Parts: sequence; structure tokens; C-alpha cells
Amino acid sequence: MSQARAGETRDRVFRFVRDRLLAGDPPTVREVQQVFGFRTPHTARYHLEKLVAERKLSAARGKARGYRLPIDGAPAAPVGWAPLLGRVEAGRPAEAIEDVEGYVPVPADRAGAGLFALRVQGRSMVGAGILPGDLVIVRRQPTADPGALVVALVDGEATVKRLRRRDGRVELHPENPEFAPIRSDREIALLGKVVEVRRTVG
Amino acid sequence: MSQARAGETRDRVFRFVRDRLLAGDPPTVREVQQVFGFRTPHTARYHLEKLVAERKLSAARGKARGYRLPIDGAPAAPVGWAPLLGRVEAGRPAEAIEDVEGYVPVPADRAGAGLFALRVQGRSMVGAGILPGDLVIVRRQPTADPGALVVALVDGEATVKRLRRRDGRVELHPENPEFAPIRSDREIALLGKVVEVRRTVG
DNA sequence: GAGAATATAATACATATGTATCATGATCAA
DNA sequence: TTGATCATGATACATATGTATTATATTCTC
Repeated sequence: MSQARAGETRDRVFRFVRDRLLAGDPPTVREVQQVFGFRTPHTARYHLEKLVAERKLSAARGKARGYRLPIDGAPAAPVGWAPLLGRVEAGRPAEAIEDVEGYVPVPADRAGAGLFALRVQGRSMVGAGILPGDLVIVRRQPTADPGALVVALVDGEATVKRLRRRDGRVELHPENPEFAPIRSDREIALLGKVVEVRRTVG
Repeated sequence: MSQARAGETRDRVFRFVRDRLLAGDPPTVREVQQVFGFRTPHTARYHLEKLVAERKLSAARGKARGYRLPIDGAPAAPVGWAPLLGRVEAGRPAEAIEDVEGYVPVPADRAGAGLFALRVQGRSMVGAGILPGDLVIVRRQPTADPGALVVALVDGEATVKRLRRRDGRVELHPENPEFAPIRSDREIALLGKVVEVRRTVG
């Protein structure tokens, strides 16, 4: 009956269970047993219960696959999805299901509220740290406060700009001296407010 | 024996199961039964199996809580998690479980590969569109190619910089003229490569 | 080295949960 | 209307899975 160094096996058990839970696939006691080569389910359970005592796991008693990451340990936070839209159609951006290019995960507490994602084209907002190719997560809303980063439809094209007011008129300001502001004498439809920027790096 | 309109109940069953799965908490057949008020587990299973036939769910036969979202279906794409680390300890950043401040969702195809997240401090990388407060998603790796955005430990502090080589020596370059490059005569430990940048706006 | 704490084992049992079989009402299509 | 399809139900069974009891070996602590 070989016996590992104190705590080492338990750490490995925890990491295994944590990874399974993060993957949305809660393991059984016997799966833990098998993975670590224990001859009895009890040894797996022994470690699992120790981890519960240490508050590194929580347990739903009597339920199958009942071990979870504790709520304060946070990874239990559920996830939502926002559609990544390719072409944005005027009027109903988030309903152009045909042009969904994929889905991006967003924290659930922000999801469900009409979020969608767009890929940024052009360098007009580099001054705000928004580069071409970046993904912006947008919450659909028809208006926004001055100073907000917004997505608007200008001549049928979706664009990210900063919202300003001037003489009671709406303006869309780039953050790059090489570009000119867009004034409301042109057709502008506000799609929503940028709530997040994401960039995939090399 | 009342009977709902065609397909309507099935849609609701799907949404319930999907939400449970996205939350990392796979339901049992009997839990579905209870939620929808069926008098027998079979009715729940009837719908679940229909959903499997429609490819909206997949099933691990004979396993408890075995229904899953299929891998190909768009919003069904599984999600992974990267721990948001507060304080980064030298040597083993992703194992400093104690300092996990939360978890951020990442696409599953990129997860599992030793990802972690850090919050950016300082303006040394504004030239690369990385602002203070931004979240960087990092893949742990001991080396990186010149030109890559990396996270390194400098004097015990985690910092984001661009990796350069000069006269065979490693240098960490800021992208802001107000900051100076860091040369390898100081103690530098490479933690990993930045694979994504995220910013929450307003 | 001795006692305590820890880790593993053999075995058994209770319950949670997936699955099947037959029957019946409801809805739909022709 | 009438047969076909769909949806629900009652009941039962098989297995997956959590849990307990007792014992033994290993490691740790003093």
C-alpha cells in the first residue's frame, strides 16, 4: 500500500476536479478513484471530503456528481454568449441571425441584455486603445450619454466612435487626428454602447 | 392529460438544459421532469432524446447527468475558464490558487493550456493599445519569440512588455516613450505570452 | 521508537438516476 | 372522420453513484 507525500495527492485531486468542473463536466467519486488508481472509491471520497473541509470544494450531499467549486471561489459564475455579427443590418443588428459568425463568451451577469459583438475595422479609434481587428462587445441601446463609446450605423456601415454633443447636435468623434468627426447632418443610427473591447494577440 | 403546442415545450426544455449546462451544472432527467411538472421521468426523457435526435444535445449513455451541448453547434461551444490572478508569485503563477480573484470565460479551444488573466497596471504599453485596467489573458510559457507581447516578473512584479533581443540579450520594451526598456542584467522571469487583451468600458 | 495522524484498502449497502414497456389522451393531416 | 403522429402517464427495473464500516499500512511528530 504505497502512500504519497502529505497533501500532494490531495492537491492533484483538487486540480483534476477543478479542471473537470471548469469544463462543465463534474466527475463522480469513482472517476476520481480510477484516475488516481485507488483500489476503492473510499480513498477518492476521503480526499474529496478533505477538500470540502478545506473549503476548496463544496458538495451536494447524496447527489450524483455533486462536487462543485465553492461560490466564493467564483469559477461557479455562469456564462452567457453574445453573437459575433459579420454584416450589420440597419434597424435590427442583433436579429440578423443569418450573419452570425460565431459566439463569444461573456459573464452571465452582463449577458441576456441584448449584447452582440463586432470586429473593428480601421484605425480611427487607436487613441482610445481600440485597434483594427479588435472585437467590441456592444449592448444594444438607442441612446447614450456624451463621452460614451458607441457603435453607429453611418451610411449603412457600422462604426465605433465616441459620442459628443455640440450645439445640441450629435457628433461621432474618432480618436485619431487623421480622421474627421461625423456630424448629424448625415444619416446616423445608434446601435448601442461599447461595453468591452477584446483583442486576440499573435 | 393536457398537451402543449407542438414543439413549444421541447424548446423550453432545451433552453432549461442549455442554461444548466452553461452554468456547469448538468441536470438529471428527473430534474427536468420536476421543473416542467411531468408526472413521469419518461416524458422528460422523451423530450431530451428528441433534442438529441435533433442534434441540439448530446448524451453520454448510462451516465448520471450525461446530457451535454454538442461540440459543433454554435452557441453550444463549450467554455473554459482562466483564473484571474491577483498577486503573481514567482515560479508558479497559475498555482497560486490562494490569490485567484475570479475567473474569466475563454473559448474552450484555447482553454486548458495553462491560461491565466492579469490586470494591467500603468501606461507603459498604451502604444500597443493596452491601457491601465485592461485584462490580459496569458498563456504560460517559459520563452517567446522576439516581438511577442509577454508577461514577465521583474523584481517580483508582473509586467506586460514587448520582448526584444539585442546583442543576444533579452530586453523588455514598453510602448510608451515615457518609459525605459528593461534589460536582462536585472532579474527577469518570463511567465508567458499575452494571447488576448480585454477592456471593460464605462 | 511510540503514539498520533494520515492514507489506503476490502467490502457492503442505500439511493440517485438512466432506461424500458405498455397504455392513453391530444393533435394533426388527408 | 380516421388513422398517424405526438405527447403524456403509470410502473418497474438496472445500473451508476454516494456513503458507511472496519481494518491495515505509511508517514509524521515528539
